[in-house]
Amino acid sequence: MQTMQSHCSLREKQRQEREQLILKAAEEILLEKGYYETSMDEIAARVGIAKGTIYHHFPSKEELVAALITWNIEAALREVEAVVAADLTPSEKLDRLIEHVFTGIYSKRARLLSSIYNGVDIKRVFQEKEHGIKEKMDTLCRYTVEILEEGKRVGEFETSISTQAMMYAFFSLFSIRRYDAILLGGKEVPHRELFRQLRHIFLQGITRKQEPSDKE
Amino acid sequence: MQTMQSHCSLREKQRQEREQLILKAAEEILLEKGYYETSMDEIAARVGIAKGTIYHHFPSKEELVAALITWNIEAALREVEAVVAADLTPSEKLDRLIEHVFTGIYSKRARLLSSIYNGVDIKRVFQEKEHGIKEKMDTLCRYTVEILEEGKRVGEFETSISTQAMMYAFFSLFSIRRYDAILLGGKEVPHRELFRQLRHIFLQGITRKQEPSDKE
Amino acid sequence: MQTMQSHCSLREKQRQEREQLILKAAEEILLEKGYYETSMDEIAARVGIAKGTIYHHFPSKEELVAALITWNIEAALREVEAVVAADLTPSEKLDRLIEHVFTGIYSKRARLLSSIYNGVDIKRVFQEKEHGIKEKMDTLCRYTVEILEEGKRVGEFETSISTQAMMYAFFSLFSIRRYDAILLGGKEVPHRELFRQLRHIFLQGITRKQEPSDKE
Amino acid sequence: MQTMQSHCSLREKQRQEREQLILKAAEEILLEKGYYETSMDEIAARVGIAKGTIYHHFPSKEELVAALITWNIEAALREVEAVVAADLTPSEKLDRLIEHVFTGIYSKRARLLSSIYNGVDIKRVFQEKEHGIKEKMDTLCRYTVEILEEGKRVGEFETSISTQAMMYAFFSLFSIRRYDAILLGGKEVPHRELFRQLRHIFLQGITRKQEPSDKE
DNA sequence: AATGAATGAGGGTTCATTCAT
DNA sequence: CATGAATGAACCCTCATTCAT
Repeated sequence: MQTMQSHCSLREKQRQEREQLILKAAEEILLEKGYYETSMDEIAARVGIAKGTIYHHFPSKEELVAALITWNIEAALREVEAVVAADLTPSEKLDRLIEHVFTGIYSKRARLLSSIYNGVDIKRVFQEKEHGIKEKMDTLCRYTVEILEEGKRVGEFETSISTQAMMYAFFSLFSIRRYDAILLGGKEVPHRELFRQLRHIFLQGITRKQEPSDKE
Repeated sequence: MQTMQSHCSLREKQRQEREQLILKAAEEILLEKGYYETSMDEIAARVGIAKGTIYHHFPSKEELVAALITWNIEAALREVEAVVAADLTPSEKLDRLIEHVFTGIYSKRARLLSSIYNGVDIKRVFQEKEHGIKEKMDTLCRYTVEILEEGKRVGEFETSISTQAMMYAFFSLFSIRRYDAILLGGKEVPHRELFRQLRHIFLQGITRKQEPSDKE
Repeated sequence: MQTMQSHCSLREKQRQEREQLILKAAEEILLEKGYYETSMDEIAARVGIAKGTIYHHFPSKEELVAALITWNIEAALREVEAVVAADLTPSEKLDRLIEHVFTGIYSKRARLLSSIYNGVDIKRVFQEKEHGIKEKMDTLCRYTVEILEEGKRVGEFETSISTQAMMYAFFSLFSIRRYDAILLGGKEVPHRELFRQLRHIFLQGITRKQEPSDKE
Repeated sequence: MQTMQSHCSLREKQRQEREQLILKAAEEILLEKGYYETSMDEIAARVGIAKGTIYHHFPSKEELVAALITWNIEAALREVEAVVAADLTPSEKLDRLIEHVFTGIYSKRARLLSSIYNGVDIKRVFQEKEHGIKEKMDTLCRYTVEILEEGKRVGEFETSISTQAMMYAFFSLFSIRRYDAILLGGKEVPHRELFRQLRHIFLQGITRKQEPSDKE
């Protein structure tokens, strides 16, 4: 019985490993080339498997990408949840969120999402109920909203700025990489420092000015 | 001779008109569907001409899009130059720039650029010397840099924030529309008000804090 | 204007010729190999055109075959109508129908239909309203029913046999060729004579026996 | 030794049982969907075994189907032999044959054959010596020929109709089901009654008319 | 022997590009 | 020049067959 068990789980383990390899390769190529320039052939080639094999794991190119996105969003969600639950001020929470978004694996996620989000077919996948991508995205947004509104309550953020505008500004930070090539002409930049400053701009931008409010 | 001349320029005028029509149609569809979902057939159909005719004006789909981008950047460049040359404070200049970018025809341009910028082929076109897209983009950036550095000189903007970071934050505002569907769940927003607040966030984000006001 | 006209009709004529060539090639191969063994590549190759060209005339393989069937049914319908309208006894009408069905181009039609009718996808096409295949088939059946019932009225055919059974027996004659290879072991048979005898069997099979009609 | 023997025959028995299950499943699906719409995956799934296992029993899809056909023909042959050997008049024999063909399991066989007979690959299998399908089919035909010719000898059937034509008419009865959907527009029909009438048409069609009985 | 993941040839379809009219 | 039919490379996907476990 146990042998059977271990036999089965070996198979299952290999299967999942292979699936991860496919997702990884797909992610790489999608980041390099975008959805339409990525062919199933190339993904298969990069993994070193036959094209048909991909279809044992994902029923279509769209579903493969949907799985990739789902996987990334879920990971993001977990991390965001951790931040939200932590004992920190709203500013610190945002700070930490931005830090993760810009530095760690996050920026890749942001680019992935935004690089994929163009395709019309893919938008359809987004909206389709079954993947729950939209729902997860909504949850992710809700967490951010919570932080921002908490910040307004405790007087950290400007109440005269709508939460929506803050959200926009916040998420816009994620799409930046897109312009790198143009803005920087190719030369690499110390992201760490760049992100620090962007965070500063954003946080100061939404922070409540403590001026001598008595005057006002 | 003159007849010939006028004949030719009539021809030439018609030709250019047609070219404009093609560019206009291409722009519309590209904004709706993105690069890959836009087919030459559809562009031709929308203009009301034969597919082959497009190839009399543009040697390839890539070149057509490159022309479209060039045209948009040039227009942007002209407007930016006007702003730069105007007698305004750096803050006011940025303000006006943002206003144009978010409200007027600019936002369309931003979306166009960002919607197209995904494709690898297109990136290649960007880099190719002959279109001068990169050069114009550089010029456009330089103008912005000028404003920002002028702002630092005159004490309006934070000197501790690198101009590069400011640039990033500035251009990030252009990519926002992308997330509309997800962030807003479809409901329309008064863009005018939204943009006003975003501008506020950005400008306050980079504005020099008057703290050591005793000195000043 | 006339030049334009002739120009257009030339194009149109060529287009229709090409379409006929495609239909003809498709018909040949379908008869040889059946629906599934017939590839668009092969059809194109037989016509001597590129595969893509077929798709300028027919939006899909299914539609191509549907067009082929429609075309054949319509032709059959026209001929059947002529027979029905002729001044003949019901027996003679059936006779002529069978003669056409078995000898002329008809048998090819019968085989085509029956060779195609297997595919599940194709059945779907049959049922779809837009081609009107089912409707035409129904009309064709109705004509036959008319003849059979007229025959019963005038005392030529057995009233104790349901029209439906007669219809079955009638149409079954069309599917025969299918067994040729097996029944005949490959050797060719004088179809003319064979059909004459089959007609005899069928007609005698449904003919009213004149037996002691006085009693009845 | 005997243990070994019995061990082996147990194995062998299980093997044959499994083979029967595969054939049964294949038959079902083939009848539902036809040769090309039937996948090895689906057959395996219906049996509840792995796809590879099928290949331990049959070297290919073609061979599986060939085995199925062989099995059906052999069964038919046995039943036909019984009828031929029975003490009945030729008419009665035909009658019984038709009855079996239309009602019992036979009609399924007829449909199976005709549904499969389309594919080119399968035709090839038919012709290949090794399965002996053609030979058995020939034998089956020969039995029918015997009955028909016996009927002619004893004056039951028309001598002026070639045996071959009778054969055609006889076998054509088997392919009818094909047109059901079209001929009946979906409504179910009491097959028993339908078959009775078809048998009547056929038998009366080939029966010798007793008219000039005075001469004889 | 049984399994089922892997294979890869082959099919239908699309679409940027070409070219005869 | 304008036209739009023709082209054919490339794509996504299927499925009979193989083979390591």
